[in-house]
Order: sequence, then C-alpha cells, then structure tokens
Amino acid sequence: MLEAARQIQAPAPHACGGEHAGEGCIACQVRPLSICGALADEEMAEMSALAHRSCHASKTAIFAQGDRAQNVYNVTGGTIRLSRLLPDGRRQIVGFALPGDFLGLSLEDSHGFAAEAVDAVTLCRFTRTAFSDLVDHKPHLLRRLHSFAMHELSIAQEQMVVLGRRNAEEKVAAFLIGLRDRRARVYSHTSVMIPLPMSRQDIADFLGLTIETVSRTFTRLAKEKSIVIVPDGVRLLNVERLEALAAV
Amino acid sequence: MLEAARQIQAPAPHACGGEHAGEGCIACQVRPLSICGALADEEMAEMSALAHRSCHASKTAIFAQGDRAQNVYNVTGGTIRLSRLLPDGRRQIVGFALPGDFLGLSLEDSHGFAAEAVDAVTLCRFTRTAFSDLVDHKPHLLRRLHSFAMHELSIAQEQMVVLGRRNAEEKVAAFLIGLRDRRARVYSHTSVMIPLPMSRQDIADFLGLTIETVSRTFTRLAKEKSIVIVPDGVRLLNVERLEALAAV
DNA sequence: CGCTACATTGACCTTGCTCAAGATTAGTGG
DNA sequence: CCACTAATCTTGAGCAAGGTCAATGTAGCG
Repeated sequence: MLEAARQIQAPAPHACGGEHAGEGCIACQVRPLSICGALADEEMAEMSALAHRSCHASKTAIFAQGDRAQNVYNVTGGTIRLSRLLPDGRRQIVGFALPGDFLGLSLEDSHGFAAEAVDAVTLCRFTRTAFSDLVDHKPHLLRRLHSFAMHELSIAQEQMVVLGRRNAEEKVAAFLIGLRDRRARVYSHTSVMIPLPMSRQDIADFLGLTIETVSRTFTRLAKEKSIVIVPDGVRLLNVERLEALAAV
Repeated sequence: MLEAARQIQAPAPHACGGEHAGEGCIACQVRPLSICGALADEEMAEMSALAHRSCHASKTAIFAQGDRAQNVYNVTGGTIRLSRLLPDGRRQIVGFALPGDFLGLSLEDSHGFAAEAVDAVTLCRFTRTAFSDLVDHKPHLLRRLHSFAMHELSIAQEQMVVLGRRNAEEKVAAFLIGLRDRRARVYSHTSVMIPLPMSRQDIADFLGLTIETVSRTFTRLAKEKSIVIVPDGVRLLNVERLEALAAV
C-alpha cells in the first residue's frame, strides 16, 4: 500500500483492457511515477528509464500469494486488493492499494499476499534487480522507502485495532473514514463522495465480517442518515457521527 | 518487534529493578546489541559507543502512546507489549517485542503505540539523532533495518488474518505456535515449553478476545491433551494438532 | 494469615453468522 | 432496445460463538 506523502494529480480514467495487461503499455497516457513528488528531477528521469508501464483490467491478478517476487510496482491508477487466503478458503484482505502505493518492496523472495485489480489499474513496474541496484546508489531513495514501509506498518497496526476491538458499525465507519482520508492524501482534496470500486464481499473480507453484516450495516447507516448509498459508492452525510464511530 | 534474523545467545536473567530504570544501567551485564549478528565488528563498536543500556522492571512503561519519539531501542532481554488504546479504554496489543526486536524505528515524531515491560526488560537505547546520523553513513545498516521493517509488516498482516478470520481456538493455537517459532529464531533452538510472561488479559487483547474466552480455550486445549498448563507458561503436547489449527 | 491480583468456571445474553429467499444490477445476445 | 441470465446485494429468521456478569478458586506477598 505504502502511500506517497505528496501525490500528483489523479491519472485520467482510461480503458486499456487485458489483451496487453502485464506488459509495457504505450497506449496508457498516465503519469509514469506516483512517487515522483519525493524525488529530484534527475532521479525521476533515472527511474522512469527503468520503469515499464502496465495495465490490468478489472478482476485480473497482478500476482498470486506465494509467487516469486520478481518485480516492484508503483500504483499510478486504480484500486488493488491485497489478500491472504487460508487453506479452507477463508480470505482476509490486508489492504487496498491506491495510486502512490508500492507493491513488492518486501525483500522476501515470494509474495506474502495476492494482488488483484479491483477496477482498471495502471502500474509502473521495475524488475527487482534494477530497482535494487538503483536503491543501492540512492540512499535518499532507500530512506524514503523505509519511511513508506513504517507508515504502512502503522496503518496495519491501526487495522489490527479495527479487527480486534471494534464492532460491525465501527468497522464500517472506520473503513469509510479511512478511505476518505487516504483519498484526500492521494488526490489532494477531501470529499464526502466515497467511490467504492470493491464489492461488499471485499469490504467484508477486509473488516473481518460477512457480506450480510456489511450490507445490513450500510443499510442501517443509511436509515439513520449517516450516509447515502449511491451506485459504486457512498456519500457521507453525518461526518461527525462517522468520525465518532471511527475515532482512534 | 522487528526480529533479528540471527540472534546471539540469550542474555542471562538479572534483577535490576526500577530505581534506575530508563537510564544507563552499568550493573546490567547483558550483551549490548542484539542486532550485532548483522554487523561488521567496526560497525558494532561504533554502535556500542552510541548505545545506552537501560533496564525496565516488570509492568513499567517504556514509552506511552503519543509520546514524542526521541529514542530508538533494541531489545536485549525480556518481553515488551506494544498496545494501542481506544478512547473508551478498549485495548489492542499489536505485538510483543522479544530480544532482537527494534522499537521506535518509525520516522514519525510520536509513537503510535505504548510499550510496557511485561517482565524485566533490558534495552539498548540510542538517541534518534545519533541513530539517524549513523544510518546516514551506513547504507548497509539502513537496508538491514528496511528488511526488518518489511518482515515486521508481514507479521502484522498475518496477525490481521488471525484477528479477522480465525475462531478462538485457532487464535490461541496460532498465538502459541507463533510464539514458539519466534522464540526458536531468537534463541536458536525450538522447544515445546512456551513461557508466557504476559497475563491472560494481555493474550486476550492481542487476539481480540476476552480474558474469559482465552481462559476457557486454554482449559479446553488442556482437557483434549493438546497442551499442559504450567505456572507462567504452557507445554505443547500435541504439536501436530496445534499446527493444524494455526495453519496459514 | 489475610489481602490483593489474577485466573477459572458457570449461567445467561447479544452480536454477528448461517441459511435461504428475493431484489437489483450488469452483462449478453437477439 | 429489450429479454434473459448471472452476479451481486439486500433482507429475514434462527442459531451459535463468544461476550457479560457474577461467583469461586488460586497464587504471590507483606
């Protein structure tokens, strides 16, 4: 997930499909590197030279749990779900990656979770060796990556509180407020319209609930006029109330 | 938490109390740096020069949630609980730090969680500025820290699966097996005797359960002869069964 | 010995899960 | 553009895992 502290403007929506997914995609007119805000121009140029842009259609896998980790990715557009599967099929979504986030930074040689495109996703891909070489020559960049990783860890710990100590209503409120805040950082402006490209099942698997409980909770929040449910998202009405439910 | 990949021998138990806790403690005859396995001799010497050894008696705070983060710590002995508190008093323990683990590596300026000594704890303390300067001159060390952080993140994600998708019995089994595996890495040998210096309440707050459910689950596992409950710990009897319950 | 903190056990209750039936939406082909 | 199908979402009824409350047991300590 690893959010960039400062974020460029949102990439324009585009519809490049699966036929060239996973490979360099010259048709995608997106800014190549979300991380750019953190780097000097020359570093940007150096990284761009190493980057392969790629697109993934909705619901396609970017990599599977246990796959050999051969690439590092920087998300430039769309939403990715990161999930771990138990042997019996139970699933836990450990996070949603938004533009600016990194995937595959772990130095372990296989991915600990699966990454799947929730909607149309654009990525910058680096081979691990190229990325590693680059990092070796740019301690500044490594510090930045480490800072991302620690922020990521902090988000993971907050999610532990949500999973371990919050009830269904608080979980859903924390999810919506958390998503609003992350989007605000990514797109540099806050909004009460929260697009939800992920399914109810995805939300349930993120919050440790069932799809039915998520659905009922959305309905209840809508009945009490805390939110309005719209196609592919919600609009926050009573932000105070939601923030109180989500309060850290 | 941040476990060291290779670990020196366990520090000898000692009883330095609270009266000089938090400050340099020349009486503590512990190896100064758990991280040493990862470093060259000269680096070791350089780090040791910057380190202040300190001891914390059982149940004393090392730092509080929200405290200004002024130090980096490396645990050399004992067990530390890392916890987040909700405004209404609910508590989630986000991890237990064992010898070799780092605290305060985050670059944010205040601690996201509280750290409290579960039993007698010995630490190596660095001021943040000194540690930061050191890291600036040792990219090798920074890489190592980043690798620790990513491993930590992986543990946090596994804990999300435990909290979100496992039942009480599986949670307790995962806790015991996880602790056994971490201790095996720290002390370089595996054992079916698992010391549990933390209280039932701590375990409950780590697993997102109540103290009663933890107690009942221990009792049930003991009745079915999967474990034996001993003072301040458990002995694993049916490791196969526990590993199956905890299976990833 | 008695106090305190911690752990265990029991009885009962609530939240969220399971199972099942509809409702809505999205996709597809005529 | 509409009809048909499949997928997703919502809603309801009943249930069970784990929580709550309360009593009892046990260990450490002055």
